[in-house]
Formats: sequence, structure tokens, C-alpha cells
Amino acid sequence: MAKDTWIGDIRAGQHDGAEVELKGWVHRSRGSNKIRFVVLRDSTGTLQCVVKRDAVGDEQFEAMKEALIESSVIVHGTVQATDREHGHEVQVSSLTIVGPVNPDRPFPITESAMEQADGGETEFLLDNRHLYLRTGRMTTMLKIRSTVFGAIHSYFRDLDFTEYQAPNFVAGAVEGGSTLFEVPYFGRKAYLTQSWQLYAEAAMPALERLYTIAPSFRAEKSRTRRHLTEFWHAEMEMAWSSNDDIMGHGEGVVRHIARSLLDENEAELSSIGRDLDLVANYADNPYPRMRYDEAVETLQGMGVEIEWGQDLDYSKEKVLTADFDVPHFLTHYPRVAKPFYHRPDPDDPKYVLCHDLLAPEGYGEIIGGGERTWSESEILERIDEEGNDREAYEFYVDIRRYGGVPHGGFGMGIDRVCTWLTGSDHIREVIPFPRDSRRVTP
RNA sequence: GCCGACAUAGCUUAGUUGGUGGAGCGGUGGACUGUUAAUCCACAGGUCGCAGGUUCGAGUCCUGCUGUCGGCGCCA
Repeated sequence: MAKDTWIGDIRAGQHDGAEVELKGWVHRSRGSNKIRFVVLRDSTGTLQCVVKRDAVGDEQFEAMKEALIESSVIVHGTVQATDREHGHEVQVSSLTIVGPVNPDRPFPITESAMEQADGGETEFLLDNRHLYLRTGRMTTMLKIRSTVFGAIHSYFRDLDFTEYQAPNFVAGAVEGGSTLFEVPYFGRKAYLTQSWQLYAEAAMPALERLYTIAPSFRAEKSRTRRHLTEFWHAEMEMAWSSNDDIMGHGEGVVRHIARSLLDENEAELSSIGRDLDLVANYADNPYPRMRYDEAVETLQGMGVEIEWGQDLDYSKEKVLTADFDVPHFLTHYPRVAKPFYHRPDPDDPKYVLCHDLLAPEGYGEIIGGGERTWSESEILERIDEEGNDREAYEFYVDIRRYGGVPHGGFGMGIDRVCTWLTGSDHIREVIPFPRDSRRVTP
């Protein structure tokens, strides 16, 4: 039963002249009542199969004629190298329709629907997501996405980081003010996690260097092309490290992702129209670091209305990054603009030792991180300062009572990185079943 | 939470100052032995999102509702 012949291999010339058994789905079918050209699709590509009535007999020929788009079929035939469009085709000797498609409900996704969506993902394509995944564009995105996940794992594992899992049911918030998804929990309230960070800090004295790839949940009613309510979060935490050390790894992992895409998915990137030189730029060049104050001065110099102490919102990030040709780090935000766990700068406690990584081309923030407040007295002071409940963070504070050390980490929005590196118009383009404030189905 | 758009066949859409809703794709039937979004002929397919209102007459104008999309804020 197992499949052993793949369209990608045939197109690479590995089966020229050979008899093959090919399993796949009908992508297109056309022809006359004596000869049909069936473009077959599998996970590795498409290939034209030539079905002649004389070769397969009336019964199989009629069956093929009736097989609609996305019918699953097994064909036997001979691989032939040709000068025609696909380079290779299969001369079919026999075929079986495995799973037919009902003509009352034909495959509903048309070229015009996809062109019109232009990556914008119409309601129809979102409703029929299980079928949209089969289209070339979505299949390509899923392959690129897989490379990105693999690259994150290989970056951290090659540097002896340990992969570590935090709970997804939690009792309290990480981000001050962010909205949590509340779930019933045996008569109590629990929440879906927004970040593994607090639990990562708990394991930091044990593992010293740790990372995770996990979903995070935020109940924000955001209506933008860069937000999901469930997104994939790559996070790392490291003992004995400074803000600069952490940024080094943020830059390292992003450049490694860009390099991996060039090494493994050049054809896929080209097929969705991505400029490879841009991606190479992101892989090969260092990412500059700029202090918050500098950014504010730059913006003020450009005539943007901004006061010191304000967080930089997306519209300001966009103005700031307009001329950037690689991602830039923004560091040393005002203490008042950031949550309690950021460590105040010992040289000037008006600031915290933190960083955001801003992607170019207007894609916005892809990483947020920095040093953590690590002494008991300082963390209590910061919790009180923000009016948080000490009790809710008891275990978090307790970590610091047993050999606290300087440490830090970051969180990276993997879906945002995928959106940016593929040059996509919308974060929904790079995840199979996107979740936002208005959609949990299919 | 705030602001702004949109809703016509399975899909993508046209529809002029209000006057009998068209097309392409897809489907069905037929023709065709080398097609590349194949081509050609024919047929089927519509509560114009829902509910009211104005009018002799509403897909078109007005009100409300629902849904969807985009932007802001917040963030990754």
C-alpha cells in the first residue's frame, strides 16, 4: 500500500523510462473522447499523465473522464521525458479511481477565487480551509512554515539549549493588561497561557539554557493583518545573560531561519514571488541596535508627534522602519512603558533592559525580550509599582529567594516571522487554520 | 473598545438617472487522438444577506439587524 513513487522525483528525472505506480489527486483534466490529459497532484508537485482510450480500454477511460478535480487515483504507466511543459509525463497503461468526487458538490475553489483573494483570504476560502490547503500556494506556505519551525529547533539545539514545556492552563497573567481567555476548571477559573515565560524562569536555575515552541493565546479583539488569538510562540530563557546576550540569540535565530529558507525552500519562495535577494540580506547582514531615546529623536526629527515615555505603536514603528533594509533592535524603553518583569537599568532606572526586534518592509515587531528583574526586593517593588497582586506571583517571586541570578529571554512570533519572510499580505496566509476574534471554525 | 467599507448563481463578478438580473469559471449532455486556464455547441443553476419603509414599480433610495472585510489601539 505504501507509496514509493513521487511526482517531484519523476520531474527530477529519477524514473525516466521506468514503469511506475503513481498515487495522487486529479488537479486538472482535459481532452477528447480518445485521449485525455490528466494533471496529477501529490505533495511534491504536479505531473501530466496521458490517458489513451486504446491503452486503458473503454471502462477505465470513461471512469477517468468522469473523475472530477480532487478525485484520488492510482495510475500505472511509463515515465517519458518530453520537451513539453512539465518536462516529464506518464503514458498511462491502467488506472483506478480510488476516491471519487460527487458532481453535486464539485471541488469549489476556482482560479478566480484565489486570484481575487490575492492572499487576502476571502471568507469563502477560510470557510473551505480544508480544501484550500490543497492549493499550490497554501501547500507551499505549509512547507516553508515547516522549515521555519525546524530552523528554530536546530538553532537552539545546536547551542545546547534544552527544549522545555510549560503548562497551557495557568492561573494568572504574564502581560499586564492583556486579555486572557478564561476557561472553566472544575468549579474554578483558569486561563489559557499567554507565554511560557514565568514557568521558564522557574526552570532556568535547573537547565540554564532552555527554549520552547508552543501556542500562546491572547483574547485581544485585534483586527489587523498581524494578529491571531492563537499564535505560535518561540521563546528562550537563559541564565547568566545580559540584554546584549539575549539580542545576540534573537538575531542569531532569525538569521538562521532566513538562511535555512534559502537553503531548503528557494523554489518555494520563488513560486510565491518572494525576492530572494531580500531574504539573503536578512540572513547575511547584522541587525543594528538603537536605543528608545534615539528612535524618539529620529521620529521627532521626522515630524512625528511622540512624547518621551510613550510606547511605540505600530504606526510609529512603520515610519521608523520604512528605510530599514534589515531588522533593527530597539532597546532601553522607559520603565513606565513596560511590564514589571523587565529589569530596570542599574545605570539609569528610568529605563529597562529590554528589546524589541522590528522587521523591515512594515511587518512590525517580531521579537520582544530582555533581562528579567531577578532580585526578590526589586521584583516585589516592581509588582507593587504596577498595582499587581503579590500573591498571584508567589511562586515567581519565590524563585528569586533561592539563588537568584541575572537572566533573560525573548519571545518570537513565529507566524509573524513567516508572514514577513514570505512577503505575505496577511498572517492568515501562513497558518493552516487561523484563529481570530471572529473565527474559530473550521 | 473605536472608525470605515462591503453583502448579486457553487466560485469570481457586471448591473448606467429606480423600469423583465448578464458574463467567466465550475457542473450536466454532446463534438474532437497532443491538450497546457484546451476549444466548440447546448442545458441547468438566482428569495439580489435578513426585516421593514419610500414608490405605480427597488438588486439600485432610506432605516434597523446580521455577517464579513479593512484600519486604529494592544501586542508576538
